[in-house]
Amino acid sequence: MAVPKREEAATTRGSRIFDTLRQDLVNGRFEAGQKIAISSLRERYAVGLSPLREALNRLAAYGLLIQENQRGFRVPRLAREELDDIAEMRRELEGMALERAIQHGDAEWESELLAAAHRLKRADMASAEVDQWELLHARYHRTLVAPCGSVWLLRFIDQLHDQFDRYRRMAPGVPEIRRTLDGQHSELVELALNRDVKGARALLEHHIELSYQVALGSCEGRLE
Amino acid sequence: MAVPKREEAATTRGSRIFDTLRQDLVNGRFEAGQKIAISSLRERYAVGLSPLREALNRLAAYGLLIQENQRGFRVPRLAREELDDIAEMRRELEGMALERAIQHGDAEWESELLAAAHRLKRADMASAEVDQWELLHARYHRTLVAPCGSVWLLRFIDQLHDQFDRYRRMAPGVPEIRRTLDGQHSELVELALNRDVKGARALLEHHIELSYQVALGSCEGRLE
DNA sequence: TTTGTATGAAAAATCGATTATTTGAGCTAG
DNA sequence: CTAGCTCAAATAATCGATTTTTCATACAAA
Repeated sequence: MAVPKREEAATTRGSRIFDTLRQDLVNGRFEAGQKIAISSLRERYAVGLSPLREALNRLAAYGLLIQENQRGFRVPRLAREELDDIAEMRRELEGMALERAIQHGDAEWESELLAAAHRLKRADMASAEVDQWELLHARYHRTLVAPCGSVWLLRFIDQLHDQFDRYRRMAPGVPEIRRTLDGQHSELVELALNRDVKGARALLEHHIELSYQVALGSCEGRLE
Repeated sequence: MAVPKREEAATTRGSRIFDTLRQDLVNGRFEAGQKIAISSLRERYAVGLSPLREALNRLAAYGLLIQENQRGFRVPRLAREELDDIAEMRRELEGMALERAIQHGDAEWESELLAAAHRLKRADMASAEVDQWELLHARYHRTLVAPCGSVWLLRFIDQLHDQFDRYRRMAPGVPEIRRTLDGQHSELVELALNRDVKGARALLEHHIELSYQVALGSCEGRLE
């Protein structure tokens, strides 16, 4: 598998450092546009040069880093234009995937979806549990579209989620919008279980649009 | 840039070997399902271990290799189910991209598209020039959708093309279908220049469907 | 026979050191 | 001044060697 399943523990240093770096990049723990100083990462993560470089190469192919020959790696800049692109693609691809998921999803899917939504609702976004909430949130969205029947579509959606979250996670929380978004998670489950293909798709696209508004507002000033 | 532009010469060994391997993998010069013997590649391409491993890591993240922790790399198997998936995604994504390209493409695009189509028509598929034809074919299709306005969409389309070609290029040529497909290249240009959005999209989807038939027939017996 | 376990060769992953390239400070000529 | 040059320090890329893990085989016990 190109990108290791996030569930299974990565057993090589290269894979471990890949996962760690992916999370740190998505969480905005590196400044956008910043040059990656390989030797300082080496210290920071206490890892050798070879596995580190292999991980950086993977991240570049995945789109979370920019690789320039003889000039090492850089963190991609945040640009409003690109956020527009990412959000638009999410609407298209996740909308497509959700339609298919609703058509193909079986009873087992219904159960898992209910469970994922419930776990998400119970999780507290406050305090130091943000990472946990983010994990459950990502799982919920993946579960929603999982039975769409296309491995490649799911792969692209995952990739876009990581890109989108680079923007969203540095957004200041807007409690009112947050409540709306949380409500939509439950409504989506309901529509999906009722096999309301069009309604669910419309709501999901609206949900992404609203998240996009949050992501946009947050990054203002930082964008080029 | 995650995946180096194919136009610009790769200047590091890692990037050169990445490009070479990508082409060789797409051209089916490795048996599907085969395990990659790293040290034999080292000899075959006369390259050191570090740049080679970095290239393999990139190819795995790109989807042309499967990476298994502690077990090295394998060439992905060919499976009818996956070809179906890839072709279906190509239809959806390239169809979407073409609509947008026709809406946004300017006069310069029209010229480049005409040029790309002409070069392709003049190229001979016979003899040892197949590689050249494949290059022009890929360029034609990229030009067709280039002004769609979405970097991510283009990226996914490129990736799907490489995947699709793994199947198509080991197909035995079917001269009659080949002529039809070649004709469609010209027709597509005409429809695009006439800004016939729906017509062009329909033809492109038909074109992909026909290529899919070729790819399917060819791989029979080899598929699992 | 079957199942489990030891073992050594093969291969993957990693490390430490070397080589090649870029970058920027200081200098020079126009 | 400023554009261009030189050279040394910084950093990226690569190499050769070492460590770790897997895999196939042989052997032992049930």
